Amino acid sequence: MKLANRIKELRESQGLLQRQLSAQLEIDTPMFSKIERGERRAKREQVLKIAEILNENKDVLLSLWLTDQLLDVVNGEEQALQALKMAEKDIKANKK
Amino acid sequence: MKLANRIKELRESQGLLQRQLSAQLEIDTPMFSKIERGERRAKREQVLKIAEILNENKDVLLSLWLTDQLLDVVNGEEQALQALKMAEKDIKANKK
DNA sequence: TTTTGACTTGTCAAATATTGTCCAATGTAA
DNA sequence: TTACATTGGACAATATTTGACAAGTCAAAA
Repeated sequence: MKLANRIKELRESQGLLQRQLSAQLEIDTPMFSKIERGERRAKREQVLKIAEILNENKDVLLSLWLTDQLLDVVNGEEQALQALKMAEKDIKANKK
Repeated sequence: MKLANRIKELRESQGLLQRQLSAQLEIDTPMFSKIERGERRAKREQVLKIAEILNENKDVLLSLWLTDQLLDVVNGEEQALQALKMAEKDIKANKK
């Protein structure tokens, strides 16, 4: 599930308009529309605000947001899987 | 292993000077020095060229390069591991 | 100890990428 | 039609990245 899709789901399930979310995020509706369709990426700070407004767990949305970015980085690269695994290993090693 | 470190290893093992690599990459030595210390990021195209010059497998260097970027994305994020795993899943699912 | 050559540091400008605004278009329901 | 929600596209404002340049450190040779 992409962040964009989850945002749309949450917004619609709560009967909110793009216009209302946009206002709270202090961007205009076209911009929000683009974020909701994944055409533009939300900023970290906006993800947090969206989580608040839509009563969703911040960690959940942040994970989706990070995942989108990770996929962007490796998008179309032959070595995608390998790089992801190496990154994982690195994180695990340095977590201690 | 960071791309930067691997580049330095390869370069030194072959007795090449930064000046020589810089010339081939068409950047100046300070720039190359920064890349080699990981202070600046190489561009994809530069990674390929470096692989050629230093007789290293392109896939190997590209993997290191991608990994560096992945780590940058999740750096300092609580949800790093989870996001990496979700990205992995997504890639596996869409590979078929 | 001066000089030379390899490498590094810091600052700034150019190039690129991202984020946002605006206006116009499309869709949809009353 | 009219009104309102959403989308598309062009452009402006910002932010980030990339690179050039000048000056610095360091080590070894002279």
